Amino acid sequence: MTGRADGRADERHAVVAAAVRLFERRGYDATTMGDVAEEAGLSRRSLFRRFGTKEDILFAEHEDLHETVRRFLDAAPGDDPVATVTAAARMVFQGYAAAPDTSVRRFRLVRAVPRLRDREIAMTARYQSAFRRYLAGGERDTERALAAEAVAASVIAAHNHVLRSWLREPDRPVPWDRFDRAMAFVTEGLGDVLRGSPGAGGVGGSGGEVVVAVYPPGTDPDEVARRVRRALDPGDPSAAIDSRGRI
Amino acid sequence: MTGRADGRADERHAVVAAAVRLFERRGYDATTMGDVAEEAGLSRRSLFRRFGTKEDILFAEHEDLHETVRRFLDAAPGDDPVATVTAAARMVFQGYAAAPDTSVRRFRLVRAVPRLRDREIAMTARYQSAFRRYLAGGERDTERALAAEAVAASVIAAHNHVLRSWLREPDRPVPWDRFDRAMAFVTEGLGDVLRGSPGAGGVGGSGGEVVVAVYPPGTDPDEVARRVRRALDPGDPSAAIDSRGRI
DNA sequence: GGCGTGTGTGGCACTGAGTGCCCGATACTG
DNA sequence: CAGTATCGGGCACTCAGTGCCACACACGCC
Repeated sequence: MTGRADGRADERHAVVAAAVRLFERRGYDATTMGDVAEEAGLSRRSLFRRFGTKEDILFAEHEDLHETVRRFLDAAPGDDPVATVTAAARMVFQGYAAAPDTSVRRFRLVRAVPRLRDREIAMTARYQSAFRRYLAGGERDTERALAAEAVAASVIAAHNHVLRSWLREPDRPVPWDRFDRAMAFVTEGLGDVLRGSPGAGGVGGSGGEVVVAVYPPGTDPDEVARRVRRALDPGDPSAAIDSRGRI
Repeated sequence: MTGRADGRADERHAVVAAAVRLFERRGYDATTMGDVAEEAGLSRRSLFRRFGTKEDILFAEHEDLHETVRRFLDAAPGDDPVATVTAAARMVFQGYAAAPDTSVRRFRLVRAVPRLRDREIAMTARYQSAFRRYLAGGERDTERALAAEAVAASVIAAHNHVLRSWLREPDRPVPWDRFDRAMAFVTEGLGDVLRGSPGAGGVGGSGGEVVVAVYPPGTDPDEVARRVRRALDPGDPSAAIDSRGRI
């Protein structure tokens, strides 16, 4: 991807810029691939060859970013998965922040054209999927897998939340502080499930990391305390703990 | 939508069934709208008129479900937003569970064709958006808005997690128990921000639905039990409960 | 130099999704 | 009965996307 990044990347970028210019002027649907080809100074056929589809022109650079993030996760150690994923999300955010002009223009186009909106959503879903895969670490139907799913979704949601609010007013400085707070906010709950040794749904004093107790509203406080105490006793199997750590 | 649901709905369903049959047999891309029209016994033009696009045929019933859920949320009271949203997610799940055959077939098609996959993702994003809007209750840049975003994403993620695992082995009974546990699991952390009066983390015996206690690994069981007991006492403010219900 | 070979590009023709327009059939209303 | 609204079918058109072929320009090799 970055192999022969001589003039290729610039050339690619110039085509994208030409396309965006037309999309903004005439509207996305009203702009044909012939128009774009002419504006960019190459043949219609080559345009298709280089970018695949009309949508892909708009998301070409986004695709590169996705590739970078994917490789980052592949190379990342597994010692602190949540931190790694928030770092990855930070990379994505940085990808937008580094080119505010491009980001804002694409944002406006995407908001206006439903088809592009769906495409954007599919794009972020790809990130989410990469995050999920990394966090789950191969597990499929365990509690950890579910937590991975939820944390990945929350991280993406938080990312998009901050991103959108910035893109609405791009003249403001990039809100890194809000980004970091949002990340901390959404990972502090379920994130704990993912920190530490994988698997081992061990609840109690014997190595598990957290204790989660869920009760119906009316439960007597003393009863709750008693059952929690019982559940925490490693040697007592009489405590009814299900696979998800419920008492 | 359900206004003139006489033979219209059945007729619609028959067309969808015909299309799915062809998609499975010849593949999605290899099946033309002309083929579908012929198989369904109507003209190509009418097919487009009734369903809009080729993809829409496959997601027509899904669209109806989305409409139902949207109306449900519009009519829902705001007293327990998290419960309402999990109930809405349950409706969606029920939508799949009620027609296992359709669900499984669509699942297989969607998995095989990237374009359909993106469409499916966009569809679930619509649910997520509806959930988010409902949970945020008009707020935009507050903590509640962010929590709404994350909870909506997590609920959708959990829904999809359980759904996919069921669709992979559709012969098993519908795993409602796992669905409910997954919902409880993903809403117990951030959900508290959304429960009760905005901002005030109403945890304890005074109306909260569940109690969530999170502790570092090494904590002494007796200490845990004592603090849980204290935290559950409505009249005792000495229990250190933070805004998220952590003790 | 000439000569394969691989790669990128343009031109051309074709398929198929999606749309605008018109016409005929069927209902519904006074 | 005439007037009209609605719906389906047929037709022609645009445009995204693809397969195919020919051409140009790079190389490495004899």
